[in-house]
Amino acid sequence: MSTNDQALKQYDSNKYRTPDGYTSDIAVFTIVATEQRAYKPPKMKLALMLIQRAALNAEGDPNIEANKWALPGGFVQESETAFEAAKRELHEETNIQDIHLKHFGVYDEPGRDPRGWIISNAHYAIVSENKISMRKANDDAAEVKLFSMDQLQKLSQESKLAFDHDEIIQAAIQQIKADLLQTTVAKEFLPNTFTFSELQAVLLTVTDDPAIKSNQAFIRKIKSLPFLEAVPGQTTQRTSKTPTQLYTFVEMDVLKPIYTAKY
Amino acid sequence: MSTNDQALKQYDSNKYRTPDGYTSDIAVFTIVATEQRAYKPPKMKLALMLIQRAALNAEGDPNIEANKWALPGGFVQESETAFEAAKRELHEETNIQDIHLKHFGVYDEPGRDPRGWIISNAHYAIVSENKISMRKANDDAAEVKLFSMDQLQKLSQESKLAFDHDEIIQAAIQQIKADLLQTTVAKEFLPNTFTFSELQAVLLTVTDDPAIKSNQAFIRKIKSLPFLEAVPGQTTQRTSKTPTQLYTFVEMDVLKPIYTAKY
DNA sequence: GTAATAGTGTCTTTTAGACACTATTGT
DNA sequence: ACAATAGTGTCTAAAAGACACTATTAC
Repeated sequence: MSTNDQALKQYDSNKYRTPDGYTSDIAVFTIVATEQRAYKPPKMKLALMLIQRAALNAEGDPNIEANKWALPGGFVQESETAFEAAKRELHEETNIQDIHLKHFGVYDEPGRDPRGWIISNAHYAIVSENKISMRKANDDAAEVKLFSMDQLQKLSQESKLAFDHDEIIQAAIQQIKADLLQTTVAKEFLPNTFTFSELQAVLLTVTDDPAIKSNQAFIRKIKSLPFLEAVPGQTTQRTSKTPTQLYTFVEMDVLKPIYTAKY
Repeated sequence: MSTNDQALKQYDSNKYRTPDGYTSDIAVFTIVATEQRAYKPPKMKLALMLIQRAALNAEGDPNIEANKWALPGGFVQESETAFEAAKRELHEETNIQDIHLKHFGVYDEPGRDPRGWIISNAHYAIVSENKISMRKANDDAAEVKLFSMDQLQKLSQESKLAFDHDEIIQAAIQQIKADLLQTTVAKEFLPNTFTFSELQAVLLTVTDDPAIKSNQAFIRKIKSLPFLEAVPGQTTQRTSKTPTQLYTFVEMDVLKPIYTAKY
């Protein structure tokens, strides 16, 4: 028996108080086209999917935080990571699969969940709108609904958000806003190839930077960005009557120091 | 009795398999001055503090992962968050207090810890060199030592890092490098007021960007950055014989979109 | 005076911002 | 032809990059 094995024998997890639960929650973001007409550049809005907690749980007993709106999520199993659990639960609860998922925080404030010492791993997901419409609600989830940022503020003010999900949602919004502007995740909201105005519409959901708002400025800037590439000869007419150049994201690490950028 | 209270009564945490442990680990970074002479601008190097696991534990039994190098850390108590635990443990294990701490990841891969289902919250801390020299080792920590990035690579290759700390350390390095360049955390490595060459030395530990490397470029750029401010009339001679302007960080959110920065 | 570091003058090149303009095409 | 979107020409201002230069001070 190795010394490491001997050491292992000595270890007893009962010596320590352990958590009562280990969960994953997912802030599912989508961008809904608020205006989608032929030959028109899209106008978009960021939205978050929430689930309304049922009045009764699967056993027919009163549910915790009944009727409030919550992030989809659930308990992590011993055989998986919180990240994997998030994927699985999203699939189980809303039938959504193959989406971009990112862990962005841990919520473990004592007392955050009335059921005990329950730790939540917060993730955000990016899902295209059509996938969400294919969703299904399960026993525990009375209803699935998309909320705009404005609507979320109202839910928050009226205390209609379950547990500490208000706080988690605020952090998720901050995180996705920063990521949309500082990384290339915008691609997760877009088809493989896209026009400048489609990318622009995505970015405008989280910023009002004049350099992004201005068509001429943005159309020129896009050509000098190393992580974007025009697809030669590829055009589309889905945003305008004039055939429009399609672009695609180039896989690369992007990190721009604040000390060298222009302000 | 409210319906919520009734629901609570139904909940039984024993229905679910729960983790065997909930821990916090801390990657303690410091910047060591590799050249510190009078009237000279400093030269700096990033270093990480690790603890060598003792051969025997407090009870005199063989220790798990004995003699390997590990991040300081330990079990989170029910009455605290992982973040608070990280602060407490850093203090207990190394006597370090009042430092910048940031949560950057969760490690919960099944089997990552031979003792069972143990979840680790990874944090990084920024500590000035003099605080680390005031450290003390406790029973469980045979030795505390600073490692340069090169030395860490060697430790990794020779499998001298405990548990999955190799992976955590790599992520911590990536994280702090990005944060040093994209946020104003560099201030945590510096005194309240500092010269351009001191800030420059900190940044050069993680980048070789010519705009930062060049004295003239950097000294000019620094004046136009909204999050840096010259302290009027304040100078020092600690980096040169000529009295040098002192700067300070201005508290503000900094977020530069990659779509508007110059490349 | 010398050596070393901080900082400026100035020129050139590149980029950004603004405005007017042209190009394309379904209706 | 018109309306609407994509995209260019061009001018100006600002910023970046490069190089030579000046300023300060301990020794």
